[in-house]
Amino acid sequence: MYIPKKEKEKLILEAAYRIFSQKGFYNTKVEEIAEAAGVGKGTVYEYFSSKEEIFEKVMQFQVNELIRRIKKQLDSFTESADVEDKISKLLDIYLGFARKNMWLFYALVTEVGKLRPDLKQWMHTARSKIFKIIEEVMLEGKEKGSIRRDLDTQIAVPFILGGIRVSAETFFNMKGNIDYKYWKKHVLDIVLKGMAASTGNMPD
Amino acid sequence: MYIPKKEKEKLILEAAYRIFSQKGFYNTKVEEIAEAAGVGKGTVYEYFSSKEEIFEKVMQFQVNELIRRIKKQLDSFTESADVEDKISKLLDIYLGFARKNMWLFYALVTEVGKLRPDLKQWMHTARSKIFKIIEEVMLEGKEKGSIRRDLDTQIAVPFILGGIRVSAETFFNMKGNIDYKYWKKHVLDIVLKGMAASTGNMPD
Amino acid sequence: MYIPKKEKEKLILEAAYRIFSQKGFYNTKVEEIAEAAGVGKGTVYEYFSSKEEIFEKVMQFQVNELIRRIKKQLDSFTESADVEDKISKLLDIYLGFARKNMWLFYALVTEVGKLRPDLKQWMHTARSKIFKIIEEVMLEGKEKGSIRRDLDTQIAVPFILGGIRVSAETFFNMKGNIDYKYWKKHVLDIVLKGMAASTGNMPD
Amino acid sequence: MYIPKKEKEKLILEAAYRIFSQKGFYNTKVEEIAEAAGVGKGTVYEYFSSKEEIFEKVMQFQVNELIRRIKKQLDSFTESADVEDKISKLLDIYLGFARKNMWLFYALVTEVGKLRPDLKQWMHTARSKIFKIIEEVMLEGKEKGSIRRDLDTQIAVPFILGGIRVSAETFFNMKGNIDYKYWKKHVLDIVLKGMAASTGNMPD
DNA sequence: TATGAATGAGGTTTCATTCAT
DNA sequence: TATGAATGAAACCTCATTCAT
Repeated sequence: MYIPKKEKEKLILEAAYRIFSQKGFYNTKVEEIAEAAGVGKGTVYEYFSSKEEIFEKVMQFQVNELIRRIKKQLDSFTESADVEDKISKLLDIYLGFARKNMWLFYALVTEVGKLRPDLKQWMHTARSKIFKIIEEVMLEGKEKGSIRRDLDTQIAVPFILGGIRVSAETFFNMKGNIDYKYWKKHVLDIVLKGMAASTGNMPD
Repeated sequence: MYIPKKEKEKLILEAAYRIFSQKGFYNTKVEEIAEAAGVGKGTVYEYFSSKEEIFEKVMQFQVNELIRRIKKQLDSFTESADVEDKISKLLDIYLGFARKNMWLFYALVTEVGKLRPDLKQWMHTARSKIFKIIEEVMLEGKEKGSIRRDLDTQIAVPFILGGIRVSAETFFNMKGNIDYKYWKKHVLDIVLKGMAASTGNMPD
Repeated sequence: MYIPKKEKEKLILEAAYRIFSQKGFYNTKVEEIAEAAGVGKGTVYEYFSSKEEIFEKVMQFQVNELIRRIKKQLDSFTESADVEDKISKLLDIYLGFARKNMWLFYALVTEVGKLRPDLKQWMHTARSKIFKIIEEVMLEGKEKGSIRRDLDTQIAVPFILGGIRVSAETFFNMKGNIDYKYWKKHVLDIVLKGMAASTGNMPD
Repeated sequence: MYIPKKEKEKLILEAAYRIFSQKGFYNTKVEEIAEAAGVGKGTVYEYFSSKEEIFEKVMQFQVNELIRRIKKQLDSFTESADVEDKISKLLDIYLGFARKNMWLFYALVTEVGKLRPDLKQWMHTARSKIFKIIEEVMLEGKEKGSIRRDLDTQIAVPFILGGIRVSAETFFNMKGNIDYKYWKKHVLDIVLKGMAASTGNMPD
């Protein structure tokens, strides 16, 4: 059975992704990746020069995929679409990503010291890109009047993304069978309305 | 110079904490811990049976410390203290913890599969404990009327804690020199009032 | 472009020779040889059964070439040619060979344990052949009276060849820009007259 | 059985020396060295950071040993000692070294490209040192009138050392049972008197 | 009790050789 | 015949843990 070159690289990356997700970087052996990809150990090294490189490529692929999905989603909205709707959709996408890639976020934290400097730079850029896209939506909301004028979006964006990530992690990992719609409705409520009762925050 | 047994154990744990924080679990060598603690490599094994055990003890100590601090802080409030004030103080404490213990969160994710089951249980319990304490404050807020009645605190607590952690990480790591007061004011605003303009949310 | 079989084999051998010369046996990868020869890695194995076989063939070719050149040179002399002249020319040839094939001498030493026994035998024979040819010249010198009668040619031949090899290596590697004529004149002086002053060595 | 630290390092170096001598650098496995030294594989790495470092240390030790022996020998001569006698003794020492360290000479040739630059420098210096010492003897001979005035010692020294090395290698390896005294007498004859018959070389 | 030298299982990586196309 | 992708044995090296002192 012949498998084209590009195809096999993808096969290995997908296998690596699965195992990294389950076990993290250090507990994943290259041999396991090979096995899961259905190739020999040596073959892995035909496509990647080291375990670290596999890790980097997997990471880059996932992050690019996230950006692609977010952009695609935003493109599908009409000009007049509701900002809250947009945010709601973005949360869906981000959540899906975050739940699958918990390991990646944390790997970045602990690995960051050993990563090649250009990868560090790449990550920084990617992160900024994502934040920027979401910030854009919020700024649009500010203009349209649905988002508070005095909101510092540079604080708000990571706050919300982080909140979603952790809340979801807790909620779904711990209870497992919770109602997603219920969870999202409440999260959106917090995000938009906050926790306080009748804050009566008026436009400045 | 004689050093009592308990003292030396603490010395090792503190050293381990410092190194784990900087390098993560896998990039920390037992020898480094010993060195940083000023004891011999063999001595470490007089006090702990394995590197994993050191990790567990460090983790437990940190988490217990967090709980202790939170409780202490709450105890210091008078009966009539403002809920927003309480939350504000809790955020301070949690933030301090989160910024120092990023690696711990990660380790939990990747290590969790290899950890002794009772430790997993312990972690779960500790987490619940922290959430419960903070939930308590929110429930108090609900009763006093400063927190929305329809807030699902089980969703809100991890959301907020996660938001704080990530927002802070982004903000301080990336900009470094940002004004903490400014950051906290805005975070509290988001937490309490949400992002939406004039939500005018009325008590049910 | 069609390349006849024999031609391609030669292409590979020449490439192998170049790379072996530069990097030695162990630091040369079969892939490099293939690349340098302009053929595919698999193709190399169509012509040779192993890396060792390539090595053997290269070695045999070089040694045969050396013998061929020496013989050709000697054949070009007239009957009455001066022995010292002959020796001088042989030194030129041997030096050229030695400087290019340092690696080969080494490989022989370290590889000898792993070489096929018949190759070992072959090497022994080839070596003897070279020695014999040069010995012949010396014996001719003895008869003609220009070489000492009591010279043990079996000792002298390797001595001189070794001396040339190492002296040249030192001289040219280290100083690089030395005058070849000067060097040879002095070497010939040592070879013929020795180091001693006015030894006045008389025929026994 | 306790073995002091320095002792064990020596044990490993000696074992490494034996195996390198027999098999060369590349065919020697670290595990073999460990085994031959009677220690565990990991122990080797307690004393040396890599196989290359072992090689370097072995080489340095041998070369230093050679220098030490030569110096010691020369120191033992009286002021009025015969130059020919000195040379004769030096040949003994050098020969003993060369026969045992064939692999080392050649390893230097092929390895030289991969060696750490400071080692290369070290080798260069060591080589010069040895040459210088022997040159010294020859210069002394020139002054005393027993060595030709027009001898270029910079050419002669490597020539003679190389000649000895290779001649001995051939002679003893191939015939094995040859008479050492006989061999040396003839070598000295070549070195001092040259091959030519009654050259009658007069001082210029 | 305290130590650090010794250990070897276990991991990563290389590369000669095979084999399907 | 020619190729180069695939392979896995074999080598190097690390480091948690043991153990003799």
